[in-house]
Amino acid sequence: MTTDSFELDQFLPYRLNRAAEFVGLRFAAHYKAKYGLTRPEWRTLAALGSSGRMTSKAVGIHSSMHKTKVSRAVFALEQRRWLKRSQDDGDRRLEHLELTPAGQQAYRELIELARRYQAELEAELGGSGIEALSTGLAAIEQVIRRSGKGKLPEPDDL
Amino acid sequence: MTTDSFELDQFLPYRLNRAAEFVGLRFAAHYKAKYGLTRPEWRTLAALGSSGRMTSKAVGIHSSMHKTKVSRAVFALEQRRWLKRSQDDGDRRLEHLELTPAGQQAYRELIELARRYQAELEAELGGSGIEALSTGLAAIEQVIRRSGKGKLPEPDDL
DNA sequence: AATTGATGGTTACATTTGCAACCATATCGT
DNA sequence: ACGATATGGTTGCAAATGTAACCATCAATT
Repeated sequence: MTTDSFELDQFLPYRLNRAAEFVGLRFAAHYKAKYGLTRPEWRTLAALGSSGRMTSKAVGIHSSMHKTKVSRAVFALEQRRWLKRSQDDGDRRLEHLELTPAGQQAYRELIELARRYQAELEAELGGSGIEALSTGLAAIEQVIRRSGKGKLPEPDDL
Repeated sequence: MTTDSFELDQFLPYRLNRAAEFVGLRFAAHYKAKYGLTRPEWRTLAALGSSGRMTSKAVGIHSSMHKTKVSRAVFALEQRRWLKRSQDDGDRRLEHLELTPAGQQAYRELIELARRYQAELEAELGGSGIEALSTGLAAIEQVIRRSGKGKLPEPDDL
């Protein structure tokens, strides 16, 4: 029969969103200021940089982005000459993406930024905070995996 | 000199964002389907429902939303006759917001939904997962508080 | 009381997003 | 071999968001 009390700032979805926004925007400010990158672009770069040549779909899976976001990010990075596409010989529907040397260079700089930011964060949160956070996130990640990939509000695919 | 390795899925901002999106969208699906509410509207409702009469600015602070989001959410809720505004006698710039009986009713139903969802989440994550997550989030919340309110990418106010 | 500056709130405009429809190619069932 | 269905990817359009400018009122200074 549920009393009347409810506090937004004890509600997990709210807390998570708030924390993610804070941490995410603060990081985004760095690379946005320095390279004019959007978040989908940064993620695409990170995916390609760390795992090498792959298709758009694979980028989406690797970085949890919808295909349209990936599509537009790929286009932007291509304009910038940071990645190039190449057709698959066997299956002409798909194209493989790969960073150009300039893209790889940018990637290296970006992950350096990312590492520094993560270190800064770890300093701010303290060892126990980081550890707790990571454990908690791991629990959610497991739920995501269980619930069939992370696909939920997407009527299409991932 | 920093080796070359970098994995997106070990990067905290990414992990947080992913988790927040998953948890948040799954909850949003509930109230969106049932009431056609947007997230800013739900937050506004929650703020007013739990803390009673307050101004738009207070809603923004209470629920971490920019003034424009609040403004539009308030407008939408007003259309729906879930809240009413009233002018302050002393200071004619500000208006006080209050839920109508219909709004309060909706609020009660919504927080019931929220409670059920949080319970579901706790079941999925397990006691230790929840505890870790909460501790980790608390650490971030403290950093947010320290960094002057949470204001960071906002050139305006909150 | 007139000027200056802050504050609560709204609005116009550009950018970003999500969704659905779409195109081209590939695969499956018959 | 042929139609149905699926898949990788792009695009058009509507809705959501961020930013800055704005309006009205209030407060402080002179």
